[in-house]
Amino acid sequence: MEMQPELCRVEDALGILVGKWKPIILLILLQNGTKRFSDLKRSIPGITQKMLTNQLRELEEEDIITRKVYPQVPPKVEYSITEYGKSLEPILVAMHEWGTAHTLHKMKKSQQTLFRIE
Amino acid sequence: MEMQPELCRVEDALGILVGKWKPIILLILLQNGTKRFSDLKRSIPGITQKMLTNQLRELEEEDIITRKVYPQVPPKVEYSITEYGKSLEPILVAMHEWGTAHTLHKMKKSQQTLFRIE
DNA sequence: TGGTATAGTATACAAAAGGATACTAAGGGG
DNA sequence: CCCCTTAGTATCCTTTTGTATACTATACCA
Repeated sequence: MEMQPELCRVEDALGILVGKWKPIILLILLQNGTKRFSDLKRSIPGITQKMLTNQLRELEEEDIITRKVYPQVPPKVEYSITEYGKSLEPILVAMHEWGTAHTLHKMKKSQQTLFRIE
Repeated sequence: MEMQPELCRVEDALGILVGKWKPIILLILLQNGTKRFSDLKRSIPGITQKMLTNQLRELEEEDIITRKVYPQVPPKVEYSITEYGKSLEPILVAMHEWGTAHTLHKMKKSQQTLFRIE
């Protein structure tokens, strides 16, 4: 496994995953396969239309998701994860696992702080 | 493995890894264990002192690295990866592996583009 | 006729991240 | 006496990211 800095391809994945709402969008699409724009919006409290559109467009640019428009009124647009997008799952899982352990680490730290203050 | 959006801890790892120079700093320290400030600077072409200091401080904040000052003139400061920091390696490896495959994906895309243009 | 729903766009703004450059202390070498 | 080195700060600026708010078209429903 070549991970010398010169050959480092870590940024490729990072570049795709970075964005305030991208991980959660990907998790939802990984679990459901396909979701409408409005479903995503309802599933992600706090996101604005603009940001949802923006993050979806960026993921589409990278071939991580696809966008299917149904010519109806009112409009219907479905977003789906691609096979290629599914290949990101191991990374998201690794991050999730790490994050779960990290929660414990942070708890220990703040307890230490509490002890010191008392 | 719980990865429902509500329980998502992906952001924890992402928050630590995000930063233009953090992955490369971590890769260097994962390979060497310990490096001086100036060694890091020399190993990372294009980084400014300000950004190196900044990224190191943020990693230190998160207990991913430690900073050891030797009271000498000229100064000597060593940065080392912590045990906790080493736990990020699987994520970096997963990203690196994905990135390596991603390179092929991008090559295919641009070839398609070339064919279409011709 | 007015309200609802969908999937956006347009505009303006605020905040965060990153970059360029100059400056510092304090000992050693010429 | 001046310059070199190290590990930074300080200041200012630009770019990127994210937020808030208002606006659009068009069919359906009451």
